[in-house]
Amino acid sequence: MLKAVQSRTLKTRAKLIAAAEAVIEENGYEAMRVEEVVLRAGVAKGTFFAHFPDKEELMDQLIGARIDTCLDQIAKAPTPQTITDMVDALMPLVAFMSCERYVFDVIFRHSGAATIDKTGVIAMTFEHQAKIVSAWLKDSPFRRDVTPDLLAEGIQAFLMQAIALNFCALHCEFAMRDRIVQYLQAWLAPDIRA
Amino acid sequence: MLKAVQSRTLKTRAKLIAAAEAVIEENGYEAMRVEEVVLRAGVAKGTFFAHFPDKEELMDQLIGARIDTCLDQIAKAPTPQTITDMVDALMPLVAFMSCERYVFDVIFRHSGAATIDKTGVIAMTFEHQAKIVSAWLKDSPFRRDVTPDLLAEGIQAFLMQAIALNFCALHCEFAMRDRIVQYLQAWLAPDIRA
DNA sequence: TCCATTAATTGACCGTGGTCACTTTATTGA
DNA sequence: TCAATAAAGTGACCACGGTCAATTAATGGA
Repeated sequence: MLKAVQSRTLKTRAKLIAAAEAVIEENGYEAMRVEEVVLRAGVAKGTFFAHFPDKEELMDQLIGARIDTCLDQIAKAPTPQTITDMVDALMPLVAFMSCERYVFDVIFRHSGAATIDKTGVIAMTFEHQAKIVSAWLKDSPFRRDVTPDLLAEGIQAFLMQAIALNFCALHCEFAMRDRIVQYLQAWLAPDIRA
Repeated sequence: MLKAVQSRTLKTRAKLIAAAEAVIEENGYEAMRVEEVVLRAGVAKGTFFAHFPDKEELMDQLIGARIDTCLDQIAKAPTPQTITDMVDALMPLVAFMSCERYVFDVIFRHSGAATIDKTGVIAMTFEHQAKIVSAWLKDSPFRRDVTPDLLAEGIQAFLMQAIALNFCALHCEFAMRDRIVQYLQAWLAPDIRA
């Protein structure tokens, strides 16, 4: 008998999420304040923390949802056959992940499951992304001396690296794309004859 | 005529850094509180922020110094000739970088130069590390189809990835080392004949 | 219908990083 | 030697995430 969740609860949570989305829409993720959210939702501050263990948890859900949208789009498209196609397929995701330094930091902190039982939304999107990319690689013209899973993990590492470097000095999306292409070329299609 | 720095300034700064190191020694980086530091240093809170733009800046210096110590040790040792030797050479650095989740996050946030002119201590250690590894690779039995600089960048990406994953679920150093070896094997010595 | 029990909500309060107008101390030049 | 000027230091104050004992609302018998 663990039936207990009241409809009131759902309504309050929905109000909080809607308010947060509105605030973010106006001023971006970094500028989101818990006080502003509860004010707009018309509830007390304590209520927020009754629904989310901390501010980051809400961020995890909101940012995770956005990533999932990107991934659904990516999964829908045909399997890329070249590295540049692959990079271009991933670019919408990369663009969102690098839209704000704060967003990138949150994603980074949540990119792995904190514990076995408590996997966050963002952590799940990373597994999802790895699955998509791994599936691409299962039947691809790229290297086969290591597993698609490992290659997918490596791609994630390179994406994070490219985005991190992109936040340094200048914030130019073209340089980032070129860097990713370079990384994935070396990672997916090494040419050891040279 | 931009001669102005008083000896008092140096003394105060030294007191602050010493106090911070003492606090960290006792309770770890994450537990460091600015109030505790200024209390021990015998100065007012405002003085702290006259010397460091924010708490993270002090962390950058303290953590950066520790990383530099690791790198000096690494640079002193003979050039590793196998991948496992290379990983073992890097492990002291990896061990420090993963000693606390908080430390890793600070390192991550500061791993790149924020702007051209204002490069932090940690950011400089990353360049330093890349140089060391790149030098190893210049005369190595590993792949030569891409530049040593690119390989070094990739190694950094894989180290960060391995440490990040290691914070998930369980915090076991052996698994981390194995993962790094696997990554670097695939990165440095691809076998596309397979 | 009413009461007992559990769930949801509240808001005063706290911890901690960071600010800034003001005070104190050092330096410079006549 | 002594203002005038600049540098260093101060601490009350603020912003904001997070806590918790108390309060209010919902639920399920009898």
